[in-house]
Amino acid sequence: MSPRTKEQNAAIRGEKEALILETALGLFAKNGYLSTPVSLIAKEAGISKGLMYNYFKSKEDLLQKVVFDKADLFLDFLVIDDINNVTKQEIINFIEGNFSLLVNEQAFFKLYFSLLVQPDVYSLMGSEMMKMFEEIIVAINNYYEKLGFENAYIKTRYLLAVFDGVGMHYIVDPDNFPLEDVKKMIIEQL
Amino acid sequence: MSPRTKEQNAAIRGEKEALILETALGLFAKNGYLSTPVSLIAKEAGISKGLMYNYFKSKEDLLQKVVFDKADLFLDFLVIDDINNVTKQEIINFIEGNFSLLVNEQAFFKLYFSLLVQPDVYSLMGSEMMKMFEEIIVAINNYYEKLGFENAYIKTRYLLAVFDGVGMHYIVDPDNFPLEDVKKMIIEQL
Amino acid sequence: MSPRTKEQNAAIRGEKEALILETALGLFAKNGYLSTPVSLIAKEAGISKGLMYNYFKSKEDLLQKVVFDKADLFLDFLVIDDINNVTKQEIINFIEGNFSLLVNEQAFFKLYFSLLVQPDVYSLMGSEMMKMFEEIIVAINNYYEKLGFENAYIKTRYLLAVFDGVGMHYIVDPDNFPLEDVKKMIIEQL
Amino acid sequence: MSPRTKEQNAAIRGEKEALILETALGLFAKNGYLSTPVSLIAKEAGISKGLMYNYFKSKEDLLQKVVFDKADLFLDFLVIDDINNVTKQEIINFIEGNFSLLVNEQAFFKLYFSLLVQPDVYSLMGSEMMKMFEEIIVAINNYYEKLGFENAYIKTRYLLAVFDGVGMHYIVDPDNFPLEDVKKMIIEQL
DNA sequence: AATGAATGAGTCTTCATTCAT
DNA sequence: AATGAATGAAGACTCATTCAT
Repeated sequence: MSPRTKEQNAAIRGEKEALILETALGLFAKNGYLSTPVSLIAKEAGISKGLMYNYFKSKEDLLQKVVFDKADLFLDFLVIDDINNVTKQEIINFIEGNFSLLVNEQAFFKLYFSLLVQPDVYSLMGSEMMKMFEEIIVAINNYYEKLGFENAYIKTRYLLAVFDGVGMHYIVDPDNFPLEDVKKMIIEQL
Repeated sequence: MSPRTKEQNAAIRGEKEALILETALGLFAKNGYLSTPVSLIAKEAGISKGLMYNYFKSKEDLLQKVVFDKADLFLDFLVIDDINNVTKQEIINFIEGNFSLLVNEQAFFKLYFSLLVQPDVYSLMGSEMMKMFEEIIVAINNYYEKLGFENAYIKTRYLLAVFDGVGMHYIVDPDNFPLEDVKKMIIEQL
Repeated sequence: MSPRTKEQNAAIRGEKEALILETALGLFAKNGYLSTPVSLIAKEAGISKGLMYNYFKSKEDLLQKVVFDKADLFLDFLVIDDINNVTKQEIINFIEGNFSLLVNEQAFFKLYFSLLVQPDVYSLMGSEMMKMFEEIIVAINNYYEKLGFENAYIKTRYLLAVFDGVGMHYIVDPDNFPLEDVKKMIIEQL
Repeated sequence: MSPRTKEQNAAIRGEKEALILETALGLFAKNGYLSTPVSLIAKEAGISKGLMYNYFKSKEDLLQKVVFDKADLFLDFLVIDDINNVTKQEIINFIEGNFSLLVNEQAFFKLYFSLLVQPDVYSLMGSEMMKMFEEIIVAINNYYEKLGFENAYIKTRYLLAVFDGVGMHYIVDPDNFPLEDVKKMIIEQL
């Protein structure tokens, strides 16, 4: 008879939101953002279309939340003690962390790569994504500079490109791509 | 006015077809395949929608033709004299050829990458694309094996992944990405 | 906490109801009835959507209550001592009263006019509104007849039309419309 | 076999456009703009929803075209030989013209009045409508000034308000409103 | 009395494709 | 070979209303 408490509602909201995010990630990764109708997400999540709009302002909003929800995991592995003294181990941790993420969060990476080069959709992510990379670039660049490389910036851009290339190939062909071996190669080259 | 001869018609057909292909490539690259209406292609190409369907069975068909039309350029740089004795120079030629292609055919590569990880659209390309890679993989693998590397296959997959990663980063940020320097690095590592 | 008494509940009911009515009037006037979601009314009134439906059967019901709630003010200025002997002063009082209402209750009049000619919404008001006018028509008509005008009915309909025309123009352009001067002109013509 | 000529297409477009405009005017007037779904217009016009968007950019666009299409008739009666010497006959012509329009184009006027006070929809018409009135105001104002009235502007605003009031009442109750008699009264008062 | 999560019907709009000419 | 009018299915989004709590 009495209305639900704020806590009860918050709990419901939290669960439903997570459910929708998870469902959307799966479908966006599988079918692509543009090819995934909101109606399908709702159906798969077992809710009505209307409800989705109770939780997310729009399909675009949902995409952004889906991406940034997971993107944090990404940066969590970038633990740098002193940005002016980046150690090899810190870089290795970052690399290994992200490789494990690549395996465990294939859906996210599939979505990520599909966004990266899809001009119509990428713009939806605004500049937020670019900011994420800034941090990473600075850290790696500092590392190479500390090692005395003159072409630190080049090596940095190269390393990040390699990451994405490897990630992409793994995602496209996870069964055959020799991810572990490639990881070792990358680390050795540090 | 006498009716056009068969030859004239064929010539027109060729020109129009090429025009449509070129226009479609530009728009697909710029806006994405799904976000490019057929009507826009027709308009931009200065023809009617109806005519487009005279040349291409469907929008999907157009996409395939667009891709395979350009894809040949790709392979043209893979000139291998003896597949059992791939030389370093041949690999270098291939690499350099493709890097120059990357610069000169940005639209194609943008489209290519957007297709690569876009499951909904990539499937349209069927397995045709995979075949293209087979040849390349074999050639590079043979090269590494000849050099005595035990992990030839790993190095091959790695090299191809690096290609795509570098290409993708260049396409996303052509003004800042140090393409030339990175190319040198790759070649040195051969 | 002891439960609220009936009286307390009734008082709350009255306050809440009035709050909702006032809020709805403001929003209906500002945005139009059809363009005002129930959710917005609830939000602006600081209550839940559900509660609104405790006080009003439906959005339509709310609209009717909003209108008739204010409409009484209208008639309050029609003080006629003897319906068979309507005096000029009584008519003047009515006119002046309504002109002051026009200024002080712009929201209501805006809503009123928007309803008057909006067939889809006006029908919601049923015939109730027409009844209001009957009284007024009779009074003014009697006044003109008493003055000996043969065309009393015509003058009556004309006067009412003028009222609405002036009201509408004032509502649409309250800053520039010379309401006071126009009022004097109308009264002089009596 | 050969495509339709430009003329043929233009003819088709012209007819269909007129058909849609006429249908839309009728429905907007009868049900209101917001309460008239595009689907209904299409159905009533005997075309597909999609086709409507071939002729009009949006529902809003359609509304504007509907209004301005007819609005010209309005101004056509405002024939002023010398704007600095507006004659009584010219004003009478304008009034009589518009009264006859009121009778013959009831749908348009119903729509016009419903727009005038409907804030959500009126804004769609932009400032275009206001411009129409400027001309009229200037003409009538000049007329009254020429006659030596000090309060020419007030009389002008009053006259226009009376117009709209009368028009509105006629539209709401065309069977009983004594339009002809009222017209005479207005003209006498000039 | 009170909440807000949930629904589903309805709305505008887009677009690949067809077809009469 | 060529046009563009026409279709219809599908998609994003809104909102009055209900209902469990």
